[in-house]
Amino acid sequence: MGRWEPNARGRLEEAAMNLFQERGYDRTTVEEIAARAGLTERTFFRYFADKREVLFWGAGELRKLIVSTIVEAPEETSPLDAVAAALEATAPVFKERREYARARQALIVAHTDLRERELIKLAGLASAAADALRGRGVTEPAASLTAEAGIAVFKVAFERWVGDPKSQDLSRHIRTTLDELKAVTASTGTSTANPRQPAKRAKAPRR
Amino acid sequence: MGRWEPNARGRLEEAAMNLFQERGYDRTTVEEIAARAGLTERTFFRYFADKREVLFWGAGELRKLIVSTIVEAPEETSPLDAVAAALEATAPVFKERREYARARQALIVAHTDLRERELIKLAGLASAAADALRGRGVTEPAASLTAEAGIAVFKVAFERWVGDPKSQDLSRHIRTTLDELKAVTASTGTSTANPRQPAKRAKAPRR
DNA sequence: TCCTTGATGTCAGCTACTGACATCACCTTC
DNA sequence: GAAGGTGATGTCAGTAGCTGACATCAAGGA
Repeated sequence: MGRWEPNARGRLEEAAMNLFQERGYDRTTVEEIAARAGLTERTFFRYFADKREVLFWGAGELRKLIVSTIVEAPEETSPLDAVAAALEATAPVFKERREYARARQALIVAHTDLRERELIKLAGLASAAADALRGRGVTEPAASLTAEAGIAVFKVAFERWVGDPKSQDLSRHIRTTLDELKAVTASTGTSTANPRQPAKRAKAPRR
Repeated sequence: MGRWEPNARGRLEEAAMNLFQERGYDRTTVEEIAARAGLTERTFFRYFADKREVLFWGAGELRKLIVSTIVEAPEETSPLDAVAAALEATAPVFKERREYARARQALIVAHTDLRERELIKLAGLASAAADALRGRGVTEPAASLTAEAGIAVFKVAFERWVGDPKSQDLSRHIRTTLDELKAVTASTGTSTANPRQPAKRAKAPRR
């Protein structure tokens, strides 16, 4: 556990996850995390901007993946389909670490602090996706709206994937959730006109 | 400035806003806010759970308004229309305090901390709206999706309202943004099938 | 007048986070 | 292979957000 052991970041990340699960997120101090990784508190903060960030480090990679998928989508692909493809492209990342993702999600839903951080990361993904769409010539506000709608789909789909005992693929959840969104937004007339029809209840695919 | 002046909460809120604008959010300490309101730091934390919360206190009222609007919507109203109506119902709240809303928004966009808090408040509104929809018999995942989509619309519409030099009504922005969302989600086939048509670019209403 | 109650103050303390500076392992260069 | 440079780490002191425990004070009722 000498001063120059390799992979300090990884050690910190692992120590943090272990401690969070053993004693809970807020009963774990940064000093303890660092100690378990054989480092000092000060060094922890050189790798992670704050205590929460140790759980959200991966977002940068997701962002790149999403942006590149949108950028490289065939020109004829509609904005919403491009975003959907980008979200689906992230599925393998989670599939490989399903148990980690599940444990992490359990921590997040239990702690408001962490939920805040997750939401701003998702918002960051939405904004990156909107940028990429604008790069394809999509104008505002369609770009932002499409990106935000995509993220809304992702949120719901991800929750269902995490809780899905059958472990269906995340991209399947994304596709069905997107279809649900389309159904929900298509079920009435223009909002500026009076709705002409009684609510058509969306058929929920079994949960 | 005696110990028992009335409206401690209001004084704290006002002192905070003033100081944030004078010297910036993070160069203002809670102690300073309390001092300007003629109180102590400890008392500040009895009214607000944390420093950020002083800017988000109103969310509880918004939540009630949104929920009651959804609950009281005519039975035939579609879920999305009910949510849209609920969002529009909040417009007067902001209209009365347009300048305050603008100043507050400027602070929020400039500080990541505050953006995080705003996002979790919006997520809270979405979840309350989803509850209300379920109370109307809407099943999952349609309820969550409709609520999330509504919040996405609100985010975009609110940004545009804040930046709109013509000061059009917020509810107008909400309606047009909702129409944009419908256009965006309607422009392609089902995501489970291959998109049959080249992207139909959404017509962006002049910005 | 006394007593209860609720709002406020005081104080001590923890923890997240930061700036400044020292130290150490390793690598290059002569 | 000694000297010096470089980047990662440690040390230390300090600030600010936030909390628990307890004291104090104003107001209203018995």
